[in-house]
Amino acid sequence: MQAKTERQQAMTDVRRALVLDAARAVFEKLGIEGASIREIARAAGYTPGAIYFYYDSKEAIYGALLAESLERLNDKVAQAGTGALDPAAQLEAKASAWFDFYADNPRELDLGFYLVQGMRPRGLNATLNEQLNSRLHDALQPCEAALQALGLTGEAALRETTALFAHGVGLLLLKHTGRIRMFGQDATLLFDAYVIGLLERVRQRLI
Amino acid sequence: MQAKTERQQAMTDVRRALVLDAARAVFEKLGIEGASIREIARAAGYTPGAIYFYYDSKEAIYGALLAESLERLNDKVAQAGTGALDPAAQLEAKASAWFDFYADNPRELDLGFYLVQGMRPRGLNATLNEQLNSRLHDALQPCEAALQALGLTGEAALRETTALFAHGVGLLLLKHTGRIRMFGQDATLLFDAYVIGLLERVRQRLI
Amino acid sequence: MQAKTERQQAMTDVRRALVLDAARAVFEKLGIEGASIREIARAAGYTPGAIYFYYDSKEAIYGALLAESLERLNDKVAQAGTGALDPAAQLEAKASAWFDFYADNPRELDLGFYLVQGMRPRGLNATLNEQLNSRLHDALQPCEAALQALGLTGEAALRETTALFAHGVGLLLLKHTGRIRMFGQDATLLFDAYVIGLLERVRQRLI
Amino acid sequence: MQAKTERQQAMTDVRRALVLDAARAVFEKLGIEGASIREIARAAGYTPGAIYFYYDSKEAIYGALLAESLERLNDKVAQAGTGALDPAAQLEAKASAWFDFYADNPRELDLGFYLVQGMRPRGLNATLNEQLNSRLHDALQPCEAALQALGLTGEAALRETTALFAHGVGLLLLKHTGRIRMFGQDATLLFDAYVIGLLERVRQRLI
DNA sequence: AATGAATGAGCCTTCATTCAT
DNA sequence: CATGAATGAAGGCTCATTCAT
Repeated sequence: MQAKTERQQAMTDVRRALVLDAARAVFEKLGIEGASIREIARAAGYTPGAIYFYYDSKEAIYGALLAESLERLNDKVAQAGTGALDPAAQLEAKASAWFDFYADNPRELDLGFYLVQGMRPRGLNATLNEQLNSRLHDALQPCEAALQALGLTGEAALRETTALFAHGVGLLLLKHTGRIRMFGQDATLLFDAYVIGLLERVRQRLI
Repeated sequence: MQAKTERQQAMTDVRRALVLDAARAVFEKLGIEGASIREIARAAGYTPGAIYFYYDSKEAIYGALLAESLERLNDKVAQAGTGALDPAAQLEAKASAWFDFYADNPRELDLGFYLVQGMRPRGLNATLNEQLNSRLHDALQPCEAALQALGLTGEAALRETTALFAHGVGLLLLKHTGRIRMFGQDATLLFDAYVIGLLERVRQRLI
Repeated sequence: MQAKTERQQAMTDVRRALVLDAARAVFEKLGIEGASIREIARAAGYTPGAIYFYYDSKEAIYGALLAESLERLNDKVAQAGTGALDPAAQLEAKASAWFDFYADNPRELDLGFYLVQGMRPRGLNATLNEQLNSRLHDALQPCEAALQALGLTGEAALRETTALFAHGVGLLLLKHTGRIRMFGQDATLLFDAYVIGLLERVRQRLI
Repeated sequence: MQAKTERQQAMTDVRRALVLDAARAVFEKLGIEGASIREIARAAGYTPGAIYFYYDSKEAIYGALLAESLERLNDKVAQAGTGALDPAAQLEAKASAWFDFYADNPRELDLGFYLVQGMRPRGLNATLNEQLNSRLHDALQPCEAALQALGLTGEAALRETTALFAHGVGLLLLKHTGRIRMFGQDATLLFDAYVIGLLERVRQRLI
């Protein structure tokens, strides 16, 4: 029994990523209900049993999927508004970045918020949960920083970031569940309006 | 063929309600994934087959649950702010009514928004879906009316109601998924602040 | 508790017949698989429990249905060829009568031959079974008599009647299962040809 | 992904055959109504779920059972009368072969003719159905060929084969349902007599 | 590293039947 | 005479997971 060579480890990582890709594809196509281990294995070109070599359980896959989704979100946010100099433009760019990320990929929102009941309590242990929370926070940090740069106290910036986040999430939910049609409104327009209103209030020292 | 006496009908209704109560209890305790017919029957003190005497399918139960939840929501909203005379107080009372309803009963939000993927398309036929949408709209109508009474155009009132709704829903989601703790914020406080801010903007003719 | 008046008994009989009519209708429309007590009750305008007042079990209904079917068969056979004087014409008329009866009502054949596995052993007790056998024999008796009138011994007539019956049944089965299409043949034509051939053999003293 | 070794494939096939054997045994003992997946699994020493590893559905098992039955029938027919030189002896041998096959295995007849209503339309897709029809035809082809060899036109041979088949099937049905006892006749004797009569008619150019 | 085989628990639903009222 | 209520058993099928090979 020899230790695993670097090369072997690298191969394992590649295959693990392949399984995750398959899981994401299945998840996107069939939703959480259709995303069985069978289906994921099929998409990955494996038999169901093989999946357990890479992930301990279905929920571990879910956790990894979520973690990876948050990385991509952070990438998107990091890339956004790099050219913008003033904080206001920064805020708009960063906020739009995460909003659009979820607007374009509804399933990632499901993932990101544990919307799926059955998944909530199990599987995601406290440590992982905190890591994920932290990465989500990271994605919002640029907005918070921009608000501080615009003159808000740390406390106020955090509060407004939370509210901004909630507003976006609410709109996304209304959008994805089709409820927003009931009001004849458009989620993106409303989100942009909220950001503009927020900047206006900041400018007028109302916050 | 004898006609069903009123008394018999009443008892049937009671039992049907009992099944629905059991379903709600199971749903609250186990989430939608654990809410099997078996479990609902067990909670109601029945064998699984008996459930079908009262509801045609699992999804019919889901629909009834949702319908009933919306009725209670509307009741709450109708009762709120009955003493308030000015529209601003009306808005605050009505908005708080529905927000608190969901803040107090997390699972009703799941129910109300079809957060559960698997349930979305099936079972809820178009007619029922429209009815439910309509009842949800009813619960928000008082807010919309109050905004109009405060001077907003119909269009603006609708837009702001949508935004208000989204804001609340977002906060509720953050609250129920525990994500709001990450920000060290309180959902209810933030919601109240949003309502106050909204009234302020209305007063200043910013909308 | 008074004895049942004649009138009451008559009413009961009428209702029992009504249930049987419903059963036949259901049986014809849905086949043996769909013919549940529920469905029969629905067709009869009763609740399932009421059925058991008239029949002890589902299989009792089946037995009654079969008995009644055989009565109708015998009626048809009795009416056939009443004008025919010579035995040959008699044979043709009587044989066609029962063949056509089943050709026109495929389900009665199922009924008549216990084609349905699940029903075979239970329900039909020996006495009833013998009665039914006897009535079936009755329907064939005219053919047997005609053959004897044509000069066959009792033994030969019985043998030929059996063969005739088997031939018809086989053709009916091929017809009802669609297998006859495979041969591009027509069941009725073949049956008629068989009868003619039989008469020919009788005439030529080949039997 | 390693390829399945021949040995592994062979073992899988053996187990699949084992399941089919179990299914046949259950089918023979309990009839089609009692032939549940649970029961088949029990007979095969499996849990119900395991059955689905070998067959996609209950009806797939039914189809396989039928296909295999027809193969055995064809084997029997192919082996019969190999020593016989003249067409008349061929006809007798081949006809007896298939008649005896079903006389000895009543349930195979049920299977072969879709006697069971519930099974007819579903599961057996058109392609399979045609294959099965074709194999059934194959079993009768030698009889048809013998008749042609005896001088019948193609058309007449087909007609007589159909009639022969129907006659046999009818007798088998009378035998298996016990109805033939009512006439005090023996199915095999009658069948043989029919074949002899057929040959006689052919010889005398009556057909 | 991966397969093929299998488990056991669970899913929703249907059914014939019983029985108090 | 008939209902409404309920049972208990069974139906086909799917699933996450385990494990010898």
